[in-house]
Amino acid sequence: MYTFKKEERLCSKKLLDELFNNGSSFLIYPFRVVYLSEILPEGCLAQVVIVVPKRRFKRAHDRNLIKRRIREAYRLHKGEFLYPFLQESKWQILLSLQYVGKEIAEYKFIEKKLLSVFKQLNKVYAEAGNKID
RNA sequence: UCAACGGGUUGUUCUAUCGCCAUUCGCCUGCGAAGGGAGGAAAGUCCGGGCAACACAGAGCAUCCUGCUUCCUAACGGGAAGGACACCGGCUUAAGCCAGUGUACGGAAAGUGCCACAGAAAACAAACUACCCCCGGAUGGUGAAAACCUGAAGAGGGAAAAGGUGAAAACGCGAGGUAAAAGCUCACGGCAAUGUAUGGUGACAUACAUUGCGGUAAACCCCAGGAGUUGAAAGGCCAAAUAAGCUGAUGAUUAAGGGCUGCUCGUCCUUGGGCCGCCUCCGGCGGAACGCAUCAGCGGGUAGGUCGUUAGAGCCUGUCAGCAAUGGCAGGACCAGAUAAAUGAUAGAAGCUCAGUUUACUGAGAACAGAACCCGGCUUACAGACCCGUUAUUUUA
RNA sequence: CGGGAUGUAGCGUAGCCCGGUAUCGCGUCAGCAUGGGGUGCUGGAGGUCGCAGGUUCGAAUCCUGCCAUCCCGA
Repeated sequence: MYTFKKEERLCSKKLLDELFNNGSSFLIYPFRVVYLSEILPEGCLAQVVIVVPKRRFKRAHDRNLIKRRIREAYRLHKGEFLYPFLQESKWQILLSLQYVGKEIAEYKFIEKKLLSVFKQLNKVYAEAGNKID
């Protein structure tokens, strides 16, 4: 279950445009999260893109480090905190995790904050689900 | 021995769990196994190539780049060896010799420009102070007088030798020369150009002769050599798409219905016609428009796959040639290939550095930094370890 | 990945080609004017010219190498 294959990454340019034009967003430091509901291929609950801006981190090596830490945290915890409620409510979502911190954060810190991002998404979609019902 | 500086080499290792990327194999269509997965700078994009598309008779102009010599190289603005100059050090009584570092190092005797302030003057011209010559004769002195001596201001000319200045003052210094002067002449010396001789592949060196003497060409410029343009978003193939509409050009001449046919095109038959001009006017001829086809532009659609693309001017080992850069020969291995972009995370152990306790533990740290078509350089960043060189100190001989 | 431009007082700029004095406006400070403030007038302060080398007697300007910011190319 701890996988991170190509189907789980957001690569299509069209979907990306749609996400950033029409998606909703919230901020949990150090993440800016943009999300949008969309019909995706079978067996795929969420597609995610991880963004670390070049403007804040000049060196490619630093950007790589942050992206790897975020990706690892996402990979280890999505099965436990993200997928169950999506399966229940039959939503499929596009997700963008933008890193807006100014310094290179430790893995532990990123892990903690990512969990609260998942919690917030849970809350948002629980409310939306109720409205549809 | 311990510091500082410079250069070179290296750039922690292993295990477990969970993941990512491509390759090969197996079962047969998403799983398993195997072995592999960032750098010396992958960086800056400063040069040079390969490769690709387009352009191209030949020559010149403009623009840009390079600039001691020989060699290396696919090529270079790179490298090696050497020459010249400058700086610094050592030895020597000295001449000089040796070692190191640096140099955009063609031409200032083709021409033009510039050299602030200061200074007489920044290289033409002119002439401030002082100097000299020729006029000039104020004033003063001697004397009884004639006269003699003194010679200021001023006018004309000579000179660039002396002078404060300045980064730099007409090559330096001595002698002759002259009214005073001037490489004007001479001796010695410095730098440069040309010629001859000798040595060297050559830059150049040495000797002799002649000629010349401010700097600046990273000022314009002159000389010699070189440069076609655009870059993998190059380019090839496949799939999908190129609809409707608008504008322009060209071509044929039509429109409607029916037959042949599974459909389209095409062909045959029947019927019918508006506008303008001309003529021999119930008719005929010509033209434009509508409509049709093709092409181009706008608009609209698509924005995926695959090749290029990783076996190479490459790497490792040995050997030969060469002062060296480098090259030849022989043997060996196959060593990242992503594309919104893999190469990771966590835990533990060993080794290294630092700190604290103390002789074995605890805590902290481990640089610069991430391939994107591929090579050769250059430049810049870099903790620690090791090696080499220079300088200084101390000790011993 | 490939091109290009710009860094000058707190802010916005001129000067750079063709080297010697760093300019202007806003702001700021002091004075005058006003009962006081604004407006106005007068005067002043404030600069590693992005950084480091080189050429030159002398560099914001010329040359070389870095750093930062911005803009293009589907």
